[in-house]
Amino acid sequence: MDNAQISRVFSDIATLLQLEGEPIFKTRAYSRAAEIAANHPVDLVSIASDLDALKEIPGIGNAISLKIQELAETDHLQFYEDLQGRFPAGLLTLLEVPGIGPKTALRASEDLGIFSVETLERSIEAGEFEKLPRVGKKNAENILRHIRSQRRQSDRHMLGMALPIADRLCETLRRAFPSASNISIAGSTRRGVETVGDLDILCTSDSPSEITHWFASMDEVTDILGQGDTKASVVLRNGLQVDLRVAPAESFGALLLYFSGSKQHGINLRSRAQSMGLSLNEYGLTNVESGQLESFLTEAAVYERLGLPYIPPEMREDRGEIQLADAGELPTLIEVGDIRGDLHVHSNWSDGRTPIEEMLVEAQNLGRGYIAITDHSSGRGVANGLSDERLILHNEEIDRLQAEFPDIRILKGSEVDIRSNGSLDYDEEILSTLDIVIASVHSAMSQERSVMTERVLTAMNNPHVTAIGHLTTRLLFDGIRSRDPIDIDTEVIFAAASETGTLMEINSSTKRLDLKDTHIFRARQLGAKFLINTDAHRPSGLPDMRFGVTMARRGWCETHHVVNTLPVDQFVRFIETPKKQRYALLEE
DNA sequence: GCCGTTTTCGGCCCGACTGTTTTCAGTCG
Repeated sequence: MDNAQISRVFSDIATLLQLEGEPIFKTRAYSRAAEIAANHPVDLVSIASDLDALKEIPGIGNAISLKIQELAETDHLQFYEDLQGRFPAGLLTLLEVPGIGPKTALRASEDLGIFSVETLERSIEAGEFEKLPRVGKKNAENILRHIRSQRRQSDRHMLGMALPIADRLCETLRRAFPSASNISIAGSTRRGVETVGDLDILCTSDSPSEITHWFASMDEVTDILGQGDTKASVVLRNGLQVDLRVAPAESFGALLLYFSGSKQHGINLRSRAQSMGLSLNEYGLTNVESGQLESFLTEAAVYERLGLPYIPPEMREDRGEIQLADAGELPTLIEVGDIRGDLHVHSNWSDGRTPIEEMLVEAQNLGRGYIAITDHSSGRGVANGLSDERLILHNEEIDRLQAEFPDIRILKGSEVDIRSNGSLDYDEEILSTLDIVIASVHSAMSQERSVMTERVLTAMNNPHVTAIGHLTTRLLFDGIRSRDPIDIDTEVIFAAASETGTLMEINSSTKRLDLKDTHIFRARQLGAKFLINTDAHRPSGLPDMRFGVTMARRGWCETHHVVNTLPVDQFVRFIETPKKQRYALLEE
C-alpha cells in the first residue's frame, strides 16, 4: 500500500460520500486527504504506527489518521468497503468521464442500470441517456465525444512534451494579437508538475471575446469544449486540452495567481484573505464590508497585500509553503543559471548519437564550465557499453579533447551498471582512472524491495561511486510506453547518502525526471546532496537541464543542496576529496 | 471531517460556462 493507493481510497470515499448526500465539507476533507497523501514526501505506511505523527500533517485529523492506520496494517478499510457495498460496482468509473458528475452518474445507474462506460456509450447511442433530467441531447453528445476521445489517448502528458507546445501557442497568440499583453503559461505546467492534464494560457486584453473566438478557431483545434467571452477550452490535434483565459490588464496579478494553482494553495490563500475581511478571486481582492475591489498588476502585489512574500509557483503545492512564507523563512530556490556543470552525458562511444566534440560545443554554448562524459559500462551490451580496453581509449580521447577545448573542464566518467548483486561492471583499478562514476540500475529491475535496497547500498558504499543515477528507473508515459519505478526503500537510501558521501542524481531527461519532486523533498530533509544532470544522448538534450532544476525547485532545493552549482575549481576539489569527507567539505 | 491571534463549536473558496430551464443545477477548474 503506497501513498498513491491510499490517495485513491480517500478520493473514492470523497466521491461516494458525496453520492450519499453527506455534507460537502466532509467530502472535501476526504478529497484534501487524497491530495495530501498523493504528494506526501514520506511513505504514510512507514509512519502509520505513530498516530500523532499522522495527525501532525495539516488536513489529516483523527478520523483519517485511523483510516490510514487500518490501511497500513491490514491493506483494507472496512469503512471503504462498506461504502462501496452500498453502490453498484462500476459507478466510480462513470465519474471518470468528463461531463459526468455525481448527480448524473447516480441517476444513470439507478434509472437506466448503467454501471460502465460501455453501457453508458450504448445508452447514449440508443437515445436513452439524454432523457434523464437536466441532461438533454447536447450534453449526451458531448459526453459521447469525451468517451471516444479519451479512448484515443492517455489523460496526462509529460511536462517535457507539454511545455514546448505551450510556449509555441503563446508565441502564436503574441503574433496574432500584438495588442494582447501578459501572455503567460499558468496551471500545473507553470508549477512544473511532471505530467500535466491540460494547458492553461492567460493573457490580458481590452477585447477578450475577439481572442477567445480566434483561439477556438485555430487550425489545430479539433474540438471546442467551451467558449465564452473571457474563456475558451479546446482540444488540439495532438490530444492536448488547452484552456485560454482573458482578462483586463489591471487584474493580471490575481488572474495569474488564481490560474497557477495548485487548487489547495489557492484555497489556503482565499481562507487567509477571508480572515483579513477580504475575498480573493481571479479579478482581485474585494473588501467584504465595502464591496471595494482592489486590483493587482503582479502576483507579488497580491501576496504582499496578504502579508506574504512572493511564493514561487513550484512551491505552491500545499506543503506548508504559506506558513513558511508567513514566518519569512522561504528558501531561495535554485535557478537554472546556477548550474555550472553537467556530470552525466553520453556520446557515440556508447549509445549517444554524436561525437564527444559536438556535446562539448553545445555545453559551452550553454555556459557550462565542466562536463563529465559518462558513456555506458560493458554490462550494457545493447547500449554499446565500453569494455575495459575501450574505456582506457575513451580516457585518452578526453585528454586529447581537453587540449582542444581549454575553456571547459572535461571529466573522465562512466555510467556504470550496478549489477544484480550490487557489484559494479568495472574493477577498482579501472574505476580509479575515472573522475566521475554514476552508478545506475539498468537490469533485474523487479527484485524485491530488500534485495534492491541492499544492492544500491552496496554501490553507495563503493568509494569510487560519485552518485547514484536515476534511482528509481521509472519512465513516464511518452505516448507509447512507460515503466514503473523499482521497489526500493528510499528512506534508507536517502539517509545513506550523507553517511557514505554519495550524491543523489536528479536526472533531467524529460521521460525520466528521476528523482521525482517528492523524493527530492524527502532526500533533502534527510541531508542528501544532489547532482542535477541531463543524461543527454545528443546535443539537443543538454538544455533539458531546466527540467531537472524545476524538479529540484519543487523539492525546495537551494544552490547549496546541489553540488554542480559549485565553480569548477571547487567542484574538482570536491571530487578529489576522499568520499567520506565530501559532505563535510560542503558545510564549510 | 478538520481546525483555532474570533472560536473545542461553528465555521469551512470562488466563479465561468453549458444546457435545461424560466431562475438555476450540474460540472469543471
